[in-house]
Amino acid sequence: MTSKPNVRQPSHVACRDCSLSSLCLPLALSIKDIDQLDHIIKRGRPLKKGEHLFLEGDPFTSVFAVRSGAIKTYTATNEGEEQITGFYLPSEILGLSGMDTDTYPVSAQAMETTMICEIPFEQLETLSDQFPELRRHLMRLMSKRIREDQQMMMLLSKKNADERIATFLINLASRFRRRGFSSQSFRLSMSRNEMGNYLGLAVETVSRVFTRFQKNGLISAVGKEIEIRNSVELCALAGGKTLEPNPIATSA
Amino acid sequence: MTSKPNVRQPSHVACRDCSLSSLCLPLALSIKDIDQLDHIIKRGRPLKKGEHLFLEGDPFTSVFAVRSGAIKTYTATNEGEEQITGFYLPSEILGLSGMDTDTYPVSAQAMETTMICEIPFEQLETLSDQFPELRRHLMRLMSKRIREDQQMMMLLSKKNADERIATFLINLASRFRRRGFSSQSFRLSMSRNEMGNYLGLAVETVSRVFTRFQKNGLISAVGKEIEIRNSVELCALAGGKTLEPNPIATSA
DNA sequence: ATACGACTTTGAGGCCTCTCAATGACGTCA
DNA sequence: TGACGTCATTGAGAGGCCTCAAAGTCGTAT
Repeated sequence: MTSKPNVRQPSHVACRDCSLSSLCLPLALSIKDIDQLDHIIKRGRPLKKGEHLFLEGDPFTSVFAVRSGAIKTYTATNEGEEQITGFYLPSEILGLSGMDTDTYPVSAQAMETTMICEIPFEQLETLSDQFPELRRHLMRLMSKRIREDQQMMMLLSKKNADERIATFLINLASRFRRRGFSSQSFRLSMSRNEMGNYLGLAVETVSRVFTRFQKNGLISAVGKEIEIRNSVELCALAGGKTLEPNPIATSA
Repeated sequence: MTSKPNVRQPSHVACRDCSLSSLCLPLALSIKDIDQLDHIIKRGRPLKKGEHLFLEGDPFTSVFAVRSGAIKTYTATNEGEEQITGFYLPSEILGLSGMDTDTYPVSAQAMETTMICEIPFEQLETLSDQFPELRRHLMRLMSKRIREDQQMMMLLSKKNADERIATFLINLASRFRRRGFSSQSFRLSMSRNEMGNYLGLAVETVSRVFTRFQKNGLISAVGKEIEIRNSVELCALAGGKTLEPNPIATSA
């Protein structure tokens, strides 16, 4: 409701000055229109590891863009266990799946210290009325998410443990690369347990696959630090497409 | 491109006269606005079993509503096998996942004789500019689809064969009920093979689960005819929610 | 009506991944 | 810096589902 004046603190970079603007929502707007988006964005304090952005069942009010750090979304299974539904890196948008309900269907939690841009949905809709391009971008984001979820369903129903983890690593790598980071070596923000949870595998299986991948020279892993040593092989395992062509990113 | 005059043939029922209007796109429009939607809708000849509505890679031009019959969407895995991504019943909308690409990411094929309403997307977008409510409805459809896909991911990563099939049957039942049909007994439009493909199970497993369910008095199945004999148990297996509360439907 | 093909069912055996268990490494905080 | 808790690794065993194979059923077309 309150569109906070645009306080320029280190943590409060304006959209036009944000290094992620070409990946994030502003990409749908012209330079001069970006400021309008900028004014409705709320930039809260950084979330510490483990803090929640919203909880499953909270009233749906906003969508969020990750500015730095990493967020996971999860929901509770019938048995009360946690089921992770997505990982979100800087420039990626989350919260859109709550749009047709009054409440968020998942919880969102910081996996490390994380800065967030909050976009109140009501105002985003108003802005969408002015800028058809923004509206189309939002729909494209959701459409892309649907396709990505279907890729994920394919992974879960057809791929074995090796292929799942290869796919996961390649996907992460291209998302890092898209943000201008190395796709060869990066740091996982999630634990083996979280990775397994997301991929439908037991922790022990994840660990065993990592060990095997290292023995075969596909990757090198020291704790959460990952280095891809044979991207060709890894991509082949992941199922076809190489790391080279224009990378994939995730949103919504 | 051509908005065909509204020919009243048996197969060309106007939206306002369509029994599905309260479930389909028109639900976002007032009575008098429905006619505008009606005029952009193209109603082709019925598709025969096995005919394709569109193929993976075809240029994205329209979204589609199923009027009668049933459609499956599928994509090819890396090994060239078919992976079914969804089943669509009357009043349900498909094709939205192609929105952010130039081409459909899946193929759509009739599982039986099927009547389709085609909505050219460009004109739907124009109409969306006039009717914010229609626009919001489209976004809600996509948002709902995202949530449903996440349910599916949960099914694939956490549920065993019995639970998957129970979930699938309960889901189908509530979709039938929503359309005013019996949720106790209905006819499957898909083969055991297609069901298994969709659920990430081998045909033989599907068959064995069906046999077991019948032995336990959960269902009775003669070919594709299904009768749910113990919905309480079946719902429990599916994971909690009963069949009674307001049912779930699928779209996009 | 009959024959063919597609679909379904049932059985046997094997493999992949899970579960349980214990040890080892890491990171954090007093 | 040391101790604790969390996370990661490794091993052994079991179980669920897949694969392969064959027989049975259904639907359809000639």
